[in-house]
Amino acid sequence: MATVAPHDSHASQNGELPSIESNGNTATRDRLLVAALEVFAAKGYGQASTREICKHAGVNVAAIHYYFGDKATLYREVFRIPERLVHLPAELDDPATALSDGLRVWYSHVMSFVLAPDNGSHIRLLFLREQVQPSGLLDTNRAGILRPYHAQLLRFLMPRIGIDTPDPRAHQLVFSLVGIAMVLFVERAAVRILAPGILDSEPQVAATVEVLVGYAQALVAAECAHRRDAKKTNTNKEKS
Amino acid sequence: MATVAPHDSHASQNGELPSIESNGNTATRDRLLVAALEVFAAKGYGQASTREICKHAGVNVAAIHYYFGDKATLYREVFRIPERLVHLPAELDDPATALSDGLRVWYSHVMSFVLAPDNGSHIRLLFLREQVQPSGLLDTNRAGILRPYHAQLLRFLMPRIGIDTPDPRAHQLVFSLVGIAMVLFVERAAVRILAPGILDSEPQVAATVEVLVGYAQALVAAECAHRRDAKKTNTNKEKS
DNA sequence: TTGCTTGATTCAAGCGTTTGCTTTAGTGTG
DNA sequence: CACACTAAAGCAAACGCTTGAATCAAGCAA
Repeated sequence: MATVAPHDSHASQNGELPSIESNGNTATRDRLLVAALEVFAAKGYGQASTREICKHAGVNVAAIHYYFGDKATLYREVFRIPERLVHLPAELDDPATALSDGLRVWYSHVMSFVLAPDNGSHIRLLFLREQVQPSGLLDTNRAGILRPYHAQLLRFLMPRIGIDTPDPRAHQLVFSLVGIAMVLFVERAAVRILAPGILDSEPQVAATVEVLVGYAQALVAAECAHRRDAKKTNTNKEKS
Repeated sequence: MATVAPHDSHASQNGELPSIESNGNTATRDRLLVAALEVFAAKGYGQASTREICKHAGVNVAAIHYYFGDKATLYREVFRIPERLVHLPAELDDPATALSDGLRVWYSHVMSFVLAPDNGSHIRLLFLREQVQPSGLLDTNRAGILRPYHAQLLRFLMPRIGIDTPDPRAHQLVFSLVGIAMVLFVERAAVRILAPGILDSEPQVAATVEVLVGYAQALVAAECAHRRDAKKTNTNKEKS
């Protein structure tokens, strides 16, 4: 009955990404993807209407059905955008990187998305939404853009706090390191009011990053100290 | 034309809260409020339908119009619930409270809402939603349940880090103290997967609180150290 | 060049459903 | 009767999605 449309002619058997130059009029498809990213980020899945997305993209409402099949598939496809865009800083995986340098690189990387409302910040907002209100449309293992950040930070820290397998405290340390930055995103409205002059310009963000690095070092040092004490106690116990 | 309905016969001239035993059938009104709290928390303002709220409350759809006028007013009224429920721990305002004790009280208070999906946790989720996606329906000065927490924590810390008026760094310290706890809420799905055994039972939460208290003390100490150094540098500069 | 075919893409219109809200009729109590 | 309240039906608008026709470029024979 219906013509074989692009959206299901994509060979999804192989795991590779549907190339951005797949088939069909990629200009329309891409404009739709970008528009969907922006509208989904601004309003969330449920509140974003297909009509608005199409109007924003300058295409007909039928284009969503034609290229993606339905709204849910378009949403899932939008979530695949970061697979092409997110690059984690490589310094963190270098064993020679000093603790403070690695932390500085990491926080600079994360906080760079505070300024400049480009695609990147839209993607972050989208993932944050998915945390607060899971749409149920995504594979759970893909949801959570913070997952790779967490994993990389954990890899970076483990040797530097003297362990080789993660334990609950190590995870909580990483969560705390993430948290002192994330709160500035989530509470950004409050930050703007209570502490203006923290995130409003490039040099301010740089200064904020330095504070974060200092705090992070304190957290890591506290964790190291705690582990030393625990070890000492254990050794004493074994002696007695 | 329309009967003078309860929703606009409430004396809103005086600033006092509309008593929960105002007029009309308070049972229906309250069940509507509680149901709205739960549905709004679960789905957000836009995705929550008035029909679902009424069905959940076991009342007719016309009841919303009768008691509140419309959906937006109901939403605003739901946001007034915490004014009757949120009690901040008083120990924090006692100058004699030790730093570690105050932090422990505060984190215990905050983390108590992680367990037990009662009204409290619904309220938190609701406010978190409003942070991520402001509905535009609330007065900006009321939005942000974290505001009083932030203010109280700031009051508690200022004398303990040796200042008497807040500055940007003090605010960022408070944000960081809030952040290491908030990340466990926002990223709770990730926490459950990556670090099971952190938030799943009462004793686990207690242990997590202890870790948070330790980290918080480290952050405060780092801030104090930084301020000492800065002061010393300033003094040296003045001498030269 | 010309006319024709074919497949891909876009378009306007409209389908059925759900939305927030209203209306009208009704119920029970003082 | 008067009043506070509830129930059921329905309205206009917006929703996701579908449809059939219009448009366009490419290929090809005459």
